[in-house]
Amino acid sequence: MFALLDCNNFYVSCERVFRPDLNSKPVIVLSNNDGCVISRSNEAKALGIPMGAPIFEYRELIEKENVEYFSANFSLYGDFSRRVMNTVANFCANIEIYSIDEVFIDFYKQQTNIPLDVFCSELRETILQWTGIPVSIGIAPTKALAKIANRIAKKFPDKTNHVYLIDTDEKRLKALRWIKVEDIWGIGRQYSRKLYRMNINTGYDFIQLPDSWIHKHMTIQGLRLKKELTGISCLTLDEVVDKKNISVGRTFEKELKTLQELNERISAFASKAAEKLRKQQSLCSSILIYIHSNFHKKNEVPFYRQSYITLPIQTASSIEISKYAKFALQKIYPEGQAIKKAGIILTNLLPNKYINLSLFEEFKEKEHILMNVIDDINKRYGDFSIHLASHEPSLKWRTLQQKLSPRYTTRWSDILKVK
DNA sequence: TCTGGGGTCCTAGGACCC
DNA sequence: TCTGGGGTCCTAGGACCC
Repeated sequence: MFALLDCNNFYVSCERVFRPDLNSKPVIVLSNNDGCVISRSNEAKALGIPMGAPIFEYRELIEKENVEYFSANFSLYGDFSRRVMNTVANFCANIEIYSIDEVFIDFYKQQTNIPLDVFCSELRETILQWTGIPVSIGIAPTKALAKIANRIAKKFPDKTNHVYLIDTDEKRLKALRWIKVEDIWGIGRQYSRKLYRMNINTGYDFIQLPDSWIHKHMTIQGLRLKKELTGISCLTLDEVVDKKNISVGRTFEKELKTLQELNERISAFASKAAEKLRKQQSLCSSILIYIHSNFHKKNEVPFYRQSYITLPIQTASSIEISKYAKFALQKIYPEGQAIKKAGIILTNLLPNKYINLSLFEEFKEKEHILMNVIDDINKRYGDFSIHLASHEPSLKWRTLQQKLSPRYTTRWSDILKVK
């Protein structure tokens, strides 16, 4: 059996750990630049605030209903995520961390001496006690069914107590008749629209479709999904997988109109991306830089360009990557063009043990050591404590975060004081 | 005025090679 | 009329996820 454990309203729950007074109040967390809603408490959902909603459209409602809001505090959430995952790992041998707030557990390889749903209920209590984060757990023969079981656990907390087990065909079919196609893992907006048009409304309807139709219209992935829903497992647990791409990009707080300003940002993105790359002990062989205008402006022609560069030698050096990133940028940026978002994507990654020495360049051992030192310092003293001179991170372009909660768990000065 | 960020997989089509 | 065949690699684009 597989289980999917998922933190309830994760970012909001993290904020609530330190603000228990907010426990039954509507709370939301906002994206970078306080742009849109990325996490909602149940009370906020009940008020009709959708996921991803631009904040300015709901300002009135927020004030009227006294909705509490926070700027995203990702270092806090990352820290809580680690704590939750570590707790799970304490009791379960085979886990796949699927996202910041979700983890799959493989119970095919692990025998428990009590029934699985009891085991998972106890796990839930322990996580709540150790971290303060409430979770829901779905258990089923396949990953896709565990996703559905999880949804049921979350949807009917009174009946399920946040844990639901699908262990018979009867329960499986009942769940499939209940779930709408758009809520199935792997069926998004485009596919569900197509399915509804054919009067395919539930998971049960979906598995009645012929394989050939599914393959033709939804690729091999759709076919795998059908198998998973019939109870045949074809998605396995991926315990640790290196990222295949690493990207860093941001929407800016205002439009930028000079190469100089863009250079600073791109250079900082490149350093940050290179740092992520070194963390997973990889090298990259090519980079892609993209820039675009504000797509929400209706009266302007959208501007979008990208530049792809194959590096002469695989590297994880901030200095090298930053250098080529700026070169790529200067090739595509027309001075004066207003840019609202830009970013870098590192691609064609490979583990650094396979370093490929070019005939013309020697491996820069000194630079390698320098990068390690930079990573250590930044880890200890915070991002960009030390950085390349080309991206002076002055206050003027720190993102807007008007309501940032303290970094309770990752910064000494922000630790709660007990009086 | 104000609209997030970081990923994955699959397919089709073109370039290139023997 | 008739124009080789098969493989790989790369890229763009479209779908999806959290």
